[in-house]
Amino acid sequence: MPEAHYPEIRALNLFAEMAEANFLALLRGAYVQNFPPQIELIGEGEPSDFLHVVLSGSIDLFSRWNDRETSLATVRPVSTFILAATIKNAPYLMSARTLEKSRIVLIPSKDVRAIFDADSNFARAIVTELAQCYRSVIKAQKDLKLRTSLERLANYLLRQQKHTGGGATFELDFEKRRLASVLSMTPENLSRAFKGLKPYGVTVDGTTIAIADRADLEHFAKPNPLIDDVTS
Amino acid sequence: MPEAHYPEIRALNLFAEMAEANFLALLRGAYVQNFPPQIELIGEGEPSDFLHVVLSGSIDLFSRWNDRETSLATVRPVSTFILAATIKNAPYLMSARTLEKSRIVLIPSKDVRAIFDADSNFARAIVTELAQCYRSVIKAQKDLKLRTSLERLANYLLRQQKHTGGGATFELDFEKRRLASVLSMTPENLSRAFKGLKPYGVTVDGTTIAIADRADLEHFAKPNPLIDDVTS
DNA sequence: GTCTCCGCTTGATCTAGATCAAGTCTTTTG
DNA sequence: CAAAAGACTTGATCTAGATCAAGCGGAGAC
Repeated sequence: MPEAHYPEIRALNLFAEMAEANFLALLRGAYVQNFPPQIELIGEGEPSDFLHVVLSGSIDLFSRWNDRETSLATVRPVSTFILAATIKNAPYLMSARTLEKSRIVLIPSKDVRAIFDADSNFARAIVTELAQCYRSVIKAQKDLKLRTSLERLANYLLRQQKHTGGGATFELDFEKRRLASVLSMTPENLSRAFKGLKPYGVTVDGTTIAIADRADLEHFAKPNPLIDDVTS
Repeated sequence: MPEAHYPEIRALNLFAEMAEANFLALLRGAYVQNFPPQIELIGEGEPSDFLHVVLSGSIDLFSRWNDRETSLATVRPVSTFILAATIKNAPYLMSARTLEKSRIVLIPSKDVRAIFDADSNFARAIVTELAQCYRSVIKAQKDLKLRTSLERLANYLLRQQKHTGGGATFELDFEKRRLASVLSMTPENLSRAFKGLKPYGVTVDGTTIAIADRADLEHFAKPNPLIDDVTS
């Protein structure tokens, strides 16, 4: 793979502290690939041959069962996905598809496991990353089990506002139909849910959201750091 | 703590491969405590001062938000809980309470982190354990987002039957009200759901379940290893 | 430009599941 | 033993959200 990508991969927490020699060894077996939109990169149940790193574009992690389908997460640059399957050498639990044109680094899983054994800084970083992933899913689980769909949307909007810098107006970073799936609701209901937040000062114009008074919306949404804080 | 407990703790995957000296150092700062039923051991949001190991009894991990409450998991002997919070030195995301009289080992989190740094076998075991935990929650998430409550109950029964040895008749290991919460439904609905499974050969007598024809129930439940396999 | 497709909205209905309200049965307690 | 509490069940009702069925409107194709 082109060395031009090395710095941005190296900058990831996962790779930042490992020995240079090990980093180079890891990337020696890796390669970069460009994918068009809507390509299924990974199917759940397949063996986990590669650790993936998204350099550009975005990836939808989803799952199917009995003709139903749900989005579980979205991966944006620059970050890795399916680390747990790689480490455990177990089948993928989720499928992955590109949402747009995306550039992906594929690192052979066996190399990751080998260097994990050899580099304790890398091992430590993996532990931190996995713990982080685990906690994120627990938060998602709480969001889903404790809140109604209207509350989930309200809190999503508050998180997204914060994430985009806190301005009164901001953009959704999802297609609405996928946001619906992420929030575990139908597109129709999402549409109605936006209307349901109007009394709390939320207005929608395409993918642009305006929040008139954050405090007002918070009063309804009751955001909680143990569910809504992305870090920690 | 009494050395009598050492072997059963040592037998856990998490501690099996670490150096003896480190194992002893870890337990030197640990202590065992007995708790009566219904004691809240941990409140979400508190700092994670101890890694917990359940020696006997059982523990409910749950969460509260806005006057609602949900069970997220049950911990049974012998295993650990809240490893991720310990490792990240971050607040607990879940509360924990004893369901019955329970004996718990408390290992100071700072010791766990120190020995994690010093013992690469221990580090590796932690990674495996965290990856396992992560994958379990993903499975739970899929169960919740892709299935109806009746399907969740049917698959739970199939898992439980397998877990107890596969006999046509077996015991629930939950109080029904808590099973309801774990399956994200109300006790009333659980009661009705059991009736709803009668056409598939499920009969209930107290906490004793009988499955007349496993194939018949499977035909309805459509169990999937990527959701229902406890290991892998 | 017009046409077509597709994502989104809106309204009308339907359904799974929640809630409310008794009642039964078992277990605990005095 | 009787009383009381608590778990579970059952029925009646209510509600959030899903589904079905049109429309609307913007973006790309020709």
